[in-house]
Amino acid sequence: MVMGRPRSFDTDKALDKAMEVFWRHGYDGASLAMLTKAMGIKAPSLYAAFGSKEGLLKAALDRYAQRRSEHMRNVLAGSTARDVAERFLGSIAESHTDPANPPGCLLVQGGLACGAGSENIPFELASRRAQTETELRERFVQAKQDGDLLEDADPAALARFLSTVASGMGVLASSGSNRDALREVARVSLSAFPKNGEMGGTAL
Amino acid sequence: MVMGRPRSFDTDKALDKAMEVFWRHGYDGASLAMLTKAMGIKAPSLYAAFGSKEGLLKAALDRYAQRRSEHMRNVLAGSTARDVAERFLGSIAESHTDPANPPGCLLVQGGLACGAGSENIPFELASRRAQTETELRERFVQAKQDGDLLEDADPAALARFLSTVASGMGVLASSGSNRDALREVARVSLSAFPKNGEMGGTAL
DNA sequence: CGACATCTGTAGAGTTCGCTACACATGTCG
DNA sequence: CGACATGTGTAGCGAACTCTACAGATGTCG
Repeated sequence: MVMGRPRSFDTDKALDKAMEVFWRHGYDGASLAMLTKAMGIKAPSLYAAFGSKEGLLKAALDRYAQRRSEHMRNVLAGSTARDVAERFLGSIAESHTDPANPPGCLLVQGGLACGAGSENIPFELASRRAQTETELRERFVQAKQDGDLLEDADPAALARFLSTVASGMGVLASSGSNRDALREVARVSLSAFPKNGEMGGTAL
Repeated sequence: MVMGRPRSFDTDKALDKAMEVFWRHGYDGASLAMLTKAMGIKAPSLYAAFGSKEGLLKAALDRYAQRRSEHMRNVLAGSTARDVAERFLGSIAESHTDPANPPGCLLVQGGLACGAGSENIPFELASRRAQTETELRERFVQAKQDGDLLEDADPAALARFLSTVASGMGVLASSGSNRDALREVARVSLSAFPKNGEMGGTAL
């Protein structure tokens, strides 16, 4: 089989650049001119590789998920439910204020509301956010079986709470809040979380 | 002084329609075609009344703030800090899932990240969100003086926490979560809040 | 009523949007 | 090397974008 001319750019590096543009400007705010300039390629190459602007976003989201999955592996490896919660909010505070990336979370500011013709973008982002919530919930179900989460705790509610706080921290970070502010929110949030082996928190 | 031809539309009603479009589609996603259609006026009337698309958004934000200020008055009238927190998150759960409006919060999905030429929109929204946080903080400072908030509680941290949760609930609602889901988040969040007269929560 | 001030609708200017046809460059094959 | 398959850049398509010039409509004044 004949191969043809090989691609002259690195797909993953180009995706990283595209991700940053979507991250900083949102889906609607990211124009193809911005994207092609940042990626260092011309429009036809972009369309050959990713199909469309929406296809490019999805590819960038896949890469984003891939990055975050490493963080989540470490988060979920926490020894107790509370430890998981601490790791989770801590990692959010760090990652959402990492100077290597635009502030905030691509899955939040990438596009909560979009214009005509992009109606499914918000759903796409929402389903990716839901993924994290699911991982937390399943970990908490496990924690309950392990006995490090109180009998009457609600894994689904706790996971949703943490996921919601993470989204809120994304909003905060996107408007310039610094890392300490996010850490403070994380700290307060954790006091809503049942402490292991004591009744001080709430069991819901 | 000669008055000239009077305006043929109601400014406030037109703003309500514009608000809904910005709410549902975000600043970048809301086109003038959408806006003029929803408002029932033509572009020149819009520009004569509001100056520009950005001016229209700011006017809509003013109107939004005006609406919410009534809710906030009731929230801040809570008898204790915890009562205020309960009222606040409760009102967020209601308003963000009010079928009379698009789901979520205009100040969140209106534009966390915008395109070239709209860079100041996110700041505009952020400063409006900060307003709510300030009101909560001042109320909690008062609560501390009144003695219904523990001595070592941190009004700023609590206000920021609540504001962050509210933003997160906006993200949740914008992607279709129902009222019960938001109420659940509110309930869990409140367990991070110091209970009046007991040590069960955390005082930070 | 006539002069004037302001609003309204038509129509479009000027730009940018996402996207693509096409000629050419650059690789792998026999 | 020549045939072929695929990527690249130029150049531009049609549509949508924000915004406005202008003529006519509609009100308040003397």
